[in-house]
This record gives sequence, C-alpha cells and structure tokens, in this order.
Amino acid sequence: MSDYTLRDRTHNCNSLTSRDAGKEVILIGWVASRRNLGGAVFVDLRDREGITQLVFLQEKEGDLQSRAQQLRYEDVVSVRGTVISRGDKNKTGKIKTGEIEVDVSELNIYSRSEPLPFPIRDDISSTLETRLKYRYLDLRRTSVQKNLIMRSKFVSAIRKYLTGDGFLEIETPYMVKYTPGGARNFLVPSRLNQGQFYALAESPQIYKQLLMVAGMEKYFQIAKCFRDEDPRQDRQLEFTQIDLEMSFADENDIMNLVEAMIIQAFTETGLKFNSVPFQKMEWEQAMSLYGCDKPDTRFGIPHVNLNKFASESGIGILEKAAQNSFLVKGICIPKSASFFSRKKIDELTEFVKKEEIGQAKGLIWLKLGADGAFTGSVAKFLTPEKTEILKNTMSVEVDDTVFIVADETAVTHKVMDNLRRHIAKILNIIPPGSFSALWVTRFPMFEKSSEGQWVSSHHPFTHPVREDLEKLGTEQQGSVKAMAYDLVINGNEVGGGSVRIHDSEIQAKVFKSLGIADEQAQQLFGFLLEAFKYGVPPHAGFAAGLDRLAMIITGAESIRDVIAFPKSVNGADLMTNAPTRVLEKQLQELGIAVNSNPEKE
RNA sequence: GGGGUGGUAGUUAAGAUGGUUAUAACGCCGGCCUGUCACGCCGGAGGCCGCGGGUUCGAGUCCCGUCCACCCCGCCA
Repeated sequence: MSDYTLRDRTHNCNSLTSRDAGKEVILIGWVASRRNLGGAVFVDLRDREGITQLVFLQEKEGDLQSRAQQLRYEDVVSVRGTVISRGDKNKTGKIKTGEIEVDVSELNIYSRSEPLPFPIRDDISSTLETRLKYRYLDLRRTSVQKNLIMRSKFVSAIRKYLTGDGFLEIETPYMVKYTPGGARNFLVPSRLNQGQFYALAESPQIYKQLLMVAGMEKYFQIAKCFRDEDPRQDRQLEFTQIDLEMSFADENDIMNLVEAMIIQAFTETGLKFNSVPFQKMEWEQAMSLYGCDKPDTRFGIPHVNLNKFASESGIGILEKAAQNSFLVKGICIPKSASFFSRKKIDELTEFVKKEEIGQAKGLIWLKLGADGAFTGSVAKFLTPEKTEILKNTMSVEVDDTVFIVADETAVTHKVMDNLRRHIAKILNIIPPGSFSALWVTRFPMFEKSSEGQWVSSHHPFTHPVREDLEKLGTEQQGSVKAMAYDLVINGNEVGGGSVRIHDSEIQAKVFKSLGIADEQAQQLFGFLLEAFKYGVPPHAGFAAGLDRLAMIITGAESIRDVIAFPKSVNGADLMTNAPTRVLEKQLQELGIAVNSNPEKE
C-alpha cells in the first residue's frame, strides 16, 4: 500500500478510451457513486476533468472487494489497476470514458466523507442557501467547475493578449483615500490613525491615470473593486475588473485594442461573435432605436419614432401626447398577429403598467389584417390615408402586430425597452449561444442629479468631445457629449471607458461646469491635479466587468455561478458567517464605538 | 428604504375549506444480490413544520411580528 501523489497519477478521470486497454494506470479522485451488486462492485471515480468507472470483482485476492463495498459518497481514494474494455454490451455513452473501466488491484483511501448535506450531482439541485453554506461541496459539481475553468481560460487569454501587446500588469492599492460621489465606499478604520478611515477602492481609476503620468504607457490589472451597494443577480459587493489604460491613445485606439482582446479571449474559449468588427452606435442613436444605452442586438425590433404621425393621426390620445411633447414610439412585431391573443395583449398591458417596467398609462396595439386594415385598440380612428402612413412609417406587413406607447420621454424609453426585450423573450426569437457585441459611443458628459445638480455621467476626468467644448458652462451643457464608450454584449454592459482630460484648462472648465470650486477640487483630487502639472501624456482607458463577461461566456444565470465564494443578497458569506461582531478590545484599538443593539443577536 | 416569492426529516418536495400517530423520494443504518452506470430487492432509524407572539377546544395550515434566502425598484458603471 502506498499513498500516491499527483506525480504518480497516470491519467485524469476523463481521458481513458478503449485504445488504453491493457495499460496499468493510477487514478486519484472522489467517489462519485458506488453500485454494489454483491459479487461485483462498481465505483464512479470523479476528478475535476470527469468520471471513470472502477470495477472490483470477487475473484480478487484479499479483502479488496469488501473494502470497496465500504466506500461511500465523496471518500477520497487512489487506485492502481488495469484498463479493460467494457465491450459493446456494457459500454455507455453517458460519460466520455464509457468504453472502458479500470479493474482495480490496489485501493488507497486518503480520507472518508460523512453523509453529505446535499448530493453532489448536476441533475439534482439544492437550495442556494444550503449550497452557499457548503460552497466547497457545491464547487465539486461539474457544472460549477466548468464555469470556473472557463473563466480561468478567459482571464489567461486576456493576460496573454495584453502582455503580448506590451501592457504591464501593475497592482494598485485597495485601501485608498475616500472620495465622495459615485458608489458608496466600504470604510476601513485605521489603528495607527485613530478616527480616520481608508476607503476600499471602487476602481483603480485615479491610480491608473497616475501610472500614465509615471510613464508606464500601457497598464493593465485584473483588479478587485469594492462597492457598498445592494447586490443583484449580476452584482456583488466585491467584483473583478479587467482594468487598462494607455498613453497617447484616442477613442479608436482603445476600442480597437479592447475589441481584439475580447475576440481573442472568446476565440480561445471556443466562442464566436455573430459579426465582426463590432457594430458602433452613438448613444443618441441607441436611445432612439432601443430606448436604452445597452441594447441587446441579438435581435431586431427597433423602436420607431411616431411623433410626426401622432400629431396628425386623428387619434385623440396620440395627438394630445404629441402636443404635450411626449415621446411616441412604436414597435412592429412581424407575423405575430395570431400569437398575440386578446389575453396575451391584456397581459402585456398589465406588464407595461408595472412600476418597475416604467409605469406606462396604457399600451396601444394594432394588427394588420389581410384586407390591409388595422384592427385593435385605436383602429376605428384610423382613416385609410392614415393607415397607409402608419404602414409605411413602420414597414408593417400583413399579420404583423404594432405596439405604441406615448408618454414622457423617460417613461416611453424605459417601457419600450422593457417591452422589446420582453416580447423577444416570450416569442423565443433570441438564438441560444449567440453573441452580439456593440460599441455605444458619445455618451452625454453630464446628467442632472435628483437634487438638480449637474453631475458627471462617467467621472469628472472624462474628456468632452472637441466640438462641444464651448458649450461647457452654458445653457446647452446638457447636450455636451463625452469621449466615452461602452462595450455591450447581448444587452449587458460589460465595460466602458473614456479619453481622459490631460489639459488643465479643460479640466478646470469641467470642474466649474460641475460646480466644483477650485479649493474643493484641490481637496478631493489635489494629488492628481498636482501630478498633471509635471508632464502628463494624453491617455485613455477602459474597464471591463470580468464577472459579467464570465456570466455571458458560460451562460450563467447568476453572478454567483461564476464566483468561487460569492456573498448573499444581504452581503453575507453564508459559509464563514461574515460579517460578524468584533471584540470590544478591537474596537477600542481603533477608537470606534458601536451603537449596537445587543438583543438583535 | 419599498414590493414580490419561498422556509416542513440530512436533502428535495407534498400537506383543499384548521381536526387522530405530519407523507413521499433520495440519502443514512442493517440484510440480499456478478454487469451496474439515478443498479435492484427486503427491513429500519430519522421531525423545535425558520423563530416569537396571538386567535381557537384544537394551528404545519388563520392573524401579527421577526430572521434568513432569492428576484425586482431605489441605489450601483
């Protein structure tokens, strides 16, 4: 008896075929299943690559078979044995190694497993709560392992691409100076400086710009970022960005680089985009065609602006909407007239009225019949002339269904965006396994906060487009566009970036436009402004959400499925029970008092 | 902060209008079995029905509160 190590292992559990028959092999893994037939015992041995069947027959010398009979789920063992063909009668296509089995001559048990909290099988799912509590067991399931393996391959392709292109991988601090604005920060108390706090970095933004000042030219980092905001299906408190920055670069340099990098990483992961090069679209066009800045371009159904038609349509509510400068938009769903029964349309009407969908007041629908006339909620108001105009404006054909929403601009956009995606889903028109990428460019530089203040849409170091520079600080400030770009894949914002300001005059103008006084700017970003005095190269960068990319390439439904140890929706680690209270002594060292609620234990 | 769904053996679930001893499957324990691959067959153990109140002769079931998980809005690039 000997304890084998990985060096002794001759094959993984996914590699043996009938061509290996007769070989003596050593395998190491977990007992995935045991089938005890009395005279013959079959054991499925599992490692991260796959499963191989072991067989223990009665004729074997010693107590080998009785020891095999005592094996239980998830015992960790190594075996030495001979590969034998199962023959046509006993082979199976269910596993890749189904042609063979290993006739075991030596069995070593490294450790035994107690009965499991839940079965480790892909076809039986447990509740998420239990799975997260025993995450290390959940991670043994091949479906989750597959995701992490794919993510690893993806990251290594990214690294390979960027280092091959002359990028330096440089780490930046996670514990940084707190700056207001943007996401809520996690705070880290300082023992050496009682009463003072670091912030956990929301992103390496400022440091990477300083690396450009430092002359690094091309920087990247696979960086953890921390944001104290409510987690969602695609958001965690801590997540990972592929962060990069390049000197002497303009928008197209960055987009070309990132595009090539993403395509390369997809290719190495065995995935392909529907069309290359990626489509580019200005923000305004995206809003007009899709009502959102991250449209899913795997399918069509664009929005059509109907304000002109509405204003002279003869339909009371539409004419009134147009007079009130509401936004009137329609979508045409081809060959769907029979699909949209009265019941389905009523359901859609309820759908668009929901608050989270945008709270439209109603949904106008029309179906074009074989006779060339519309039927539907407002059909009776349509003259033959107006019918023709609508048909032409929206390219409506027989058996198509048209949906129209007229409301305040933001509401119409939000509702029509949701409606377009919802209809694509219920009509099942999104081809599975397809990937469609889109660059959205020329984002607005500013937006109004809820308090009516101008705030940066991206961040205050984003460069405005040249032709809008004179609009800064004027009435037209809202229409200033930024040299900013987002990468959208399948309707997910997977990353974004911008050209940064390197001219102190422009930077001063932008701060002024945001109502940030000089001394305030000094206080917040003084070190950056100071650095920029000593020779700053023009630079631009990009940051991609690695977790979202991993979700897309694996088809995962939740960000938790591509993170080894994710947190719950309340930010808890259910396995370790973090966060926890700490000792009074620890708090004293930090100079912190907690307004605690001891009964709440 | 707001809205929704769920919580019953180790696990996954069933438990109409409140009514005897709370079911099933898998797992676990014991026995049988030489071609299984979700092996099969026989037997057994296993429960604070999330937690705390309340209504009732009687609560897994009804009411109130609370905790946890998940989804959405707000928030978040």
